[in-house]
Amino acid sequence: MRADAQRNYDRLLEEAKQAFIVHGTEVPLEDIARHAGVGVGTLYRHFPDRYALMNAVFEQEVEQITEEALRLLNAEDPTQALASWLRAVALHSAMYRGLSAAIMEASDQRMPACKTRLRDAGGSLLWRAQQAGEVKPDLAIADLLKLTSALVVAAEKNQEDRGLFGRLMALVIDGIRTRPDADGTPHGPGPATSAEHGTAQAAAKSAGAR
Amino acid sequence: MRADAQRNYDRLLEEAKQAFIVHGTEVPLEDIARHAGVGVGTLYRHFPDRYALMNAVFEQEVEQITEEALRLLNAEDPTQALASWLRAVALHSAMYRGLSAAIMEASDQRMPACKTRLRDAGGSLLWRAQQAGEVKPDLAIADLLKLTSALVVAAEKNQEDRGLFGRLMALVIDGIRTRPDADGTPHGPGPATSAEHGTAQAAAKSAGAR
DNA sequence: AACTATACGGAGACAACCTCCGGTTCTACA
DNA sequence: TGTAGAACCGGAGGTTGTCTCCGTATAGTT
Repeated sequence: MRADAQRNYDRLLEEAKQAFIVHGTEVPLEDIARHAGVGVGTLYRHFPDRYALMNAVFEQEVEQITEEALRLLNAEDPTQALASWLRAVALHSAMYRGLSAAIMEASDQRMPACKTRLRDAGGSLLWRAQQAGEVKPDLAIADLLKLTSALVVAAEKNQEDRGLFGRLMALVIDGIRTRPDADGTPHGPGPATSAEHGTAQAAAKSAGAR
Repeated sequence: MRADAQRNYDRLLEEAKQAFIVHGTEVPLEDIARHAGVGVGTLYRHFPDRYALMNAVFEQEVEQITEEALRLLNAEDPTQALASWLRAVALHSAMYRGLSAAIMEASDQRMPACKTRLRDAGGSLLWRAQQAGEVKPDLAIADLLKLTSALVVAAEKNQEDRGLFGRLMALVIDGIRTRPDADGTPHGPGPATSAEHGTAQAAAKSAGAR
C-alpha cells in the first residue's frame, strides 16, 4: 500500500469514528471525506460502502469486547458474567448511534467484526453458563446477540427513557435462565445435576404461586 | 371534504397498503402516487409524510388486533393470552416490512394508531396476567410493545431464519413471568382472585406501571 | 530523471424527498 | 342552470445524499 494511501485510510477511519460518535452512523459520507481532507472518491475506494466503514471502526471496539469476555470467563457467577458481557456489547455498540441497526441489517460477511468475531467472543461465556445448568441449553449465541442489537436499537429510539435498555435486558436475562418450575413443557435438562457452582438458587424454592 | 379529495384519499390509502405489502414501507412515495393516478403533491397534502401514511394503513390492522385482545381476555391462561396477543401484534406489523422499525422510530403522537391505541388494547391483557400473579407486576405494556417491535425488526432482517422470532419471543415470555425463586423480595399477589376492575389499588398499580 | 503503477479528487448521473403555485374542478348558492 | 370562488390537483424543480468515472497527480522504482 502506498504511503499516501495508508495515510488517507487512517485519517478517514479516525474521522469516521468521530463523525459516527457525534452525528450517528448515518452522517453523510461526503462530510467524513471533507473533514478528512480527501475527496469522496478516495473514501469510496478505501471503503466501498458505509458498512465497510462501520465495520472498520467497530473492529477496534471488538478488541476490547473480546478482552472483556476473557476476563469475565473467570467471574464467579456464569450467568452474571454473560449478562455483564452482553451489557458491555450494548454499551460499545451504543457509542455509535445507528450501528446496531446496521448490524442487524448487514449480512455476516459484510460486517465480520460486528457479527462473526463477536460471536466467537461470546460463545464461551454462554457455553459456560449452560454447562453450569443456569442457562437454557438450547440457546445460540447468535440469537442472543441479535436480541441485544434489537434492544440497543429500541433504546436508541427512546433516548428520553434512559432506563429502557436496562429493563428490557433484565427481562431477557431472566428469560434465558433455566426454569426450575413446572408448567408442563419440559424444556432443558432440568436444574443441573451436580455442579458445585452456585446452582443453589435454582435448587431452593419452588412451590410458590401457581 | 370534497368528493374528489375523498376519492383520492381512499385510492392513495389502498395503493399504499398494497405497495407496503409488496415492496415494504420504504417504497418511494412517488410510486404510490403514480399507481394511485395522482401527483405527489396530492399525496403529500393528504399524508404529510410517510409516517402518516403508515399510520393510516396500520389503523385497520389495529382494529383487528383490538378485537383479538378482547377475545383473549376470556382465555383461560392469562399469560398465554398475553403471549398470543403479542404474537398477533407481531404478525400484523410484519405484514408491512419496515413498519416495526418505523413504529420504534416515531414519536407517540406521530403514529397514534401504532402506539397509543395498541397500548390501550394490550394493557388489560397484561394487567390480568399480573393480577393472576403470573407476570411481573412492575412491567409496563409500553415496554412490552417496544420489545415486540424490536423482535419483529430483528426477524425481518433475518428472513432466512424463519424460527427466529418465535425463539426470541419465547425467551421474552419466559422473562416476564414471575419467578417463584427466592431472593427476598416477595412480589406478586399470589394466585389471588378477587379485585374488581377499577379499584383504587388497580388504578395505583397501572399508574405505576406506566 | 524518467517511468509507471497506484492513488487522488470532484464533477456529474441518479434517486428520493418535499414544496410551491398556476391551473383546474367541485359545489353551494342564486 | 349558471357561476363565483374555495378547495383541490399536479408536477416542475430545489435539495440532499449516494456512488461512479476518468483525467490528473504522485510515490516508488530503476
